[in-house]
Amino acid sequence: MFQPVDGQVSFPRLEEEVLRFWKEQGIYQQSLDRRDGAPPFVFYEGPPTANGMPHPGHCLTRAIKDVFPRYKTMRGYRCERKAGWDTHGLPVEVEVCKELGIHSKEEIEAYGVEPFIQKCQKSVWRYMQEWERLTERLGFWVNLDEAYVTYHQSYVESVWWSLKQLFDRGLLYQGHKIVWWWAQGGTALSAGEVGQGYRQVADPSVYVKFPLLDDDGNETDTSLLVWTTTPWTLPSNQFAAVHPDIEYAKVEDEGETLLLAKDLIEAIATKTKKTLKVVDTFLGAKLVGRRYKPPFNCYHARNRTHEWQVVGAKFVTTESGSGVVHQAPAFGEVDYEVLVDQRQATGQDLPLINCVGPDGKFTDEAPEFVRGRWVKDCDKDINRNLKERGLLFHQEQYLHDYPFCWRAEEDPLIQYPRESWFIRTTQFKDQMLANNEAINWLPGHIKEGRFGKFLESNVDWALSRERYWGTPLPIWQCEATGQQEAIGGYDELLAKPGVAGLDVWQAAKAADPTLPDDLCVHKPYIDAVTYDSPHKPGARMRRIPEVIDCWYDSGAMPFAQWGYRGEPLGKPDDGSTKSSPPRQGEGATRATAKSSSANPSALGGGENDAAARFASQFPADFISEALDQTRGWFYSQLAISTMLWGEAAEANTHPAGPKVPALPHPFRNCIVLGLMLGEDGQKMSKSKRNYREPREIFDKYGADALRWYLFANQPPWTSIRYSEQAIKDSIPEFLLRLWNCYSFFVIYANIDGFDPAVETGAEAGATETASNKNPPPPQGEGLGEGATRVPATDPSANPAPPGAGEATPLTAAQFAAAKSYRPVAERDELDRWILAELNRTVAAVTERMDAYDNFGACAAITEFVDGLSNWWVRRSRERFWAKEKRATEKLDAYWTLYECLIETSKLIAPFTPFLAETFWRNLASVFGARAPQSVHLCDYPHAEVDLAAAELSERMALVRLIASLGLRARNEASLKVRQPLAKVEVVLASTEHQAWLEEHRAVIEGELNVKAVEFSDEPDKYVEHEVLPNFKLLGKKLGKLMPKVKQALDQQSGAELLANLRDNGRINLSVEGQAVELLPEEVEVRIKAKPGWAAANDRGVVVVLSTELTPVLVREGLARDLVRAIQDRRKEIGCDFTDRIAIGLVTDSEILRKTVAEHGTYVANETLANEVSLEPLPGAEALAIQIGDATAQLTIRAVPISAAPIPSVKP
RNA sequence: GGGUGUAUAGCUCAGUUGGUUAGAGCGCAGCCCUGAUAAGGCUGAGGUCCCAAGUUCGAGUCUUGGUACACCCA
Repeated sequence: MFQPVDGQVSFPRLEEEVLRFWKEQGIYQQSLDRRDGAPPFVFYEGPPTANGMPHPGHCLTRAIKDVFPRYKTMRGYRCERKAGWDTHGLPVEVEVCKELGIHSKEEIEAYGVEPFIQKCQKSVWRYMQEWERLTERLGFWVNLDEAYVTYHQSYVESVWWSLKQLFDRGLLYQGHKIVWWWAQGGTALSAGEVGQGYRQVADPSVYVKFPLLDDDGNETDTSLLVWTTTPWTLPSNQFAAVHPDIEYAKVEDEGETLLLAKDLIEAIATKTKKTLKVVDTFLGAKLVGRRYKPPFNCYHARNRTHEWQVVGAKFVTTESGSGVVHQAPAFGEVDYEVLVDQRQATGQDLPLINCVGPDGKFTDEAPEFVRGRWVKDCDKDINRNLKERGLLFHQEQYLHDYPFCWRAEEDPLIQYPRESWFIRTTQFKDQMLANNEAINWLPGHIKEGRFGKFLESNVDWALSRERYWGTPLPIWQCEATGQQEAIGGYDELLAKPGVAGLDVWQAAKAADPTLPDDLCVHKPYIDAVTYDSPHKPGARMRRIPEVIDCWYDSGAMPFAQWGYRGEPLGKPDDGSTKSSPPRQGEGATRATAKSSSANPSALGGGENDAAARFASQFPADFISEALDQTRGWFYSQLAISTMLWGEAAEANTHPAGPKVPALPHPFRNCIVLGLMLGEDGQKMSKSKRNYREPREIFDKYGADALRWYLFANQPPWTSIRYSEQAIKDSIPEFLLRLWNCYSFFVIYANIDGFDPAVETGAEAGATETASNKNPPPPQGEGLGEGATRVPATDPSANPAPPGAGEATPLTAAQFAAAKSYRPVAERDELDRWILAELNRTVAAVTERMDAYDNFGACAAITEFVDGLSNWWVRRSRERFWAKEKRATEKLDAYWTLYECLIETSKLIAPFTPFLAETFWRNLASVFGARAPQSVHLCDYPHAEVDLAAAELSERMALVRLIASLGLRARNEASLKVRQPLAKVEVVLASTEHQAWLEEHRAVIEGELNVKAVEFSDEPDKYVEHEVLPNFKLLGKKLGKLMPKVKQALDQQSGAELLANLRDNGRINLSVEGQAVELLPEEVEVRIKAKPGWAAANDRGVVVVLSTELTPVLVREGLARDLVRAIQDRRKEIGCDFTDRIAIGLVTDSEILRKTVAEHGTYVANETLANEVSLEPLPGAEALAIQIGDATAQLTIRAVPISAAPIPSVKP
């Protein structure tokens, strides 16, 4: 007996039950355990930050991250899913600042770095519960308990180790970086923050004269006309840029000679109301190298020959300005590039000219009249000064977008150079490109497109951040000599001679024992640690103050998640091979709820574990994040991995360390998700309320509805607009349709007592020695290097015999033990068809999923469920209603449907894991402990290749087409389906399947409610033929003649052409005097119903109805109308499916009385009536009904079971 | 300013190596079916496949140039 199915299904409620079941039974862990020793399928979790609320976009990411690991697990792989959290970075600091009501770095320092850091550490978990709840509720199976956390000590140390590799190989260096600088707050802003603060402002736009110098350094009477919108940068001028390929002109104006881009003369002349007379034109290249006198002389010295000259630059345009651009490399990234280029070109270490301090005020190097003043306030004075000296040619207002600090709206940002640490990634450009080449990107255009282009324009990675809450850059510097070294771990630091400063941390810990030990490797504690300099006696080594870009943290996760630090790969179980002293803080109780990522219990402790786990989980087979991670996590991972283990890297790992496999690494397949937009097509935003909280979606529609919407509605990489309606729609479109099939089965199986366990002689509880360990069925593709390979065995090919004590995934082979289970070949065509469809679907789904195409897989499943629900169940209902419980056809139907549902629940398990589990738990429960307790502990269905199936599929599609056409014809002729018709005639353009169709006409007869289906032997009576060219074949053969041939075919009658084809085996045409011969395969014959018949046609099929109604047919129709009316009434009075009734029908209509007399038994059978009387039933409420043209009074009463079971008719 | 993508029915989206009747779901209108049905079937209305040029016998599909939108970078 199956658990009865509730008529009113609530998916959210069922899902909550399933969640409880998973948790209580540890199903996720079991699903891993049963793949012990199986080849790994490696998944990396891109760490989200938990200090923001999750929204539906995150559901997409997490759903995609779930479906493939689930699928691969069912396919026989072991897929560990270690969760991770990204915890460092500016957003965390900002959150804390908000909480404290402070802004600037000064204020943070005043508040105290130590308490600030402690607050950051706590703040990281602010929305943790929401994230965990979302993760769990969505059904994302991931190991949250052992999540890696980027601020944990083991993680930080692993990052340090990697940085030390880079440092020791000379790949870390210090340089300048031009940043958007908030001078008042003393900090650089990230791109995201800058983007938030753009406002339209009017700034001065000035045209300044730079007099050219002659070879002796004397001023000439010709000046460059230079344009800038930031006059305050003029004192720091270093170059003037022109485009070498643009045409420039020498113009005269009131005795002055100016140089500017030719295309801009007119615009400037109009603006200034001057007449500029062109005296010469030439390419910009001619100007390159000319020296000029800068507008201020604060740096100008005669012996400097490399500054204050014209340089060529491709970024110069003639869209605005003068075509000659002022260059102050300190205050513009592009300008800075010019300086770098000049340094390279001259081989000189040209200084960076900068007379502005980090506070945004002019320094003493600046002209006296601006010293000590905020630069933006000086624009006017500078202009006035230039004017006084006759250097200002023109001045105007310029409207443009300019960034302001998003925290202090009145503060404009300035571009400013900062000392910064860089990683020499440019040196690895080719290797990164080679690595990229080997990655399977989905969609494919990412490889050559966004990601490839990004790699090609690679610049060195600006690694350092002048902030507080981040992984400290592990570089210590000699206070005397400035010499530096990198430290690869806390223990390494502690082992340094004369180490001191540990007391700061110890004091903090003593004061607050709940402080997580992980903080000891963070600021300010780590900054306090110093040691003896090896470079100068008595000097100390002190850490440099910077922390690192948190993208480096996340990019290091392939090894840092295991705390890997290049240890040798020892024997997994031998804890004695520890080669280094135990790490500080290892094994200490963590103060946070989350344990440190170093998990001693997992593999027995010891340094080998990290190496072993890294080795077995590198590289990833699969990762996925949204498009915005291209330059984020996708790049940081690829860059770090390439630098550490790229082909040519002198990998500084231990010689006995894990061998890193060939490219690509660290990931092989990557689905790049589109961004999810809000309901209004805008970015999702809390304030706009253009989306719903995930929690509400789960409560209202359920996680499966959301998941199915995400998987089945579009390829994952298209940007999708959040649509609540579409989520809602996935319920009736898919979940409910499938649910109805399931519910149908359960209702009738319970009525008839069909129990597959009893049938196979394996009742529930017969054996209790079940173990869920199954040998894995690897297919051998995509295995990680160094993975333990196990012999390829497929459990479904070798099922354990029923009753053998081993739990078997329920498969056809197992069902075959039942006496009532007939070989598929002996069953009805309909059953063979749906099982063939099932098989075909399994093949399609596995093929698609192996290609990481969830969308295609879902399409195949949808089609199957449609066939099952709207064709198989529909056409099989009569078999379920048969009175004989053990009828062969009925048992066939049960077995067929049961098998379909069991396999479907396995098939959908990765996609809609809750629904699948609900089905499974009820359908498989009759086997008790002999079946896996969860569908997620099953192997994925395995497709059998069957050539006959394709043909059957094609034929059944034809049957469905004929039925559909018949219904269309009925509709047009206003002949409702309940009215039986004598016959339909079917005309087929191709007789290929006709014989088969004739054998299986019963399905059509049933569906169309006709007495006979005939395949017309005189098609000309009903149809006309049309002969069309096969363009694909003929296009090549005929070329330009093609349209003429089509015309010729159009003009001739189809019948003639067909006769031609029949008699000669070909069609002969004459086109433009040329003889053209068309072979049968080169034409397509289409048929169309002739007018005047109740007929419909499509795709080579015409169905013609016989519309003649005899009194016999009419009465039969009335009987069906009567049944319908009675069934409705049964429902109304609340009869159960199996309740028997008595019927009284009172009517004056002769024809209706005759109908009851003739068809009373039929009516009684259909409606489970013991009697159909023409007298009113006493005590039953009468209902007036209309049957055809007749009216009647219907009375119905439920009768007790004990009443005579044999239906009788009393006229 | 540069790069990458997207543009197909009222809405959300498919559309294979170029092949001549461009599809699905939802929504709308009508009819039908129904003791698994919150379903389903049939029909109808609804299309400048963003625009223009080109290649081709043939273009939603390929090429070029535009336009609009999104994202990334500047």
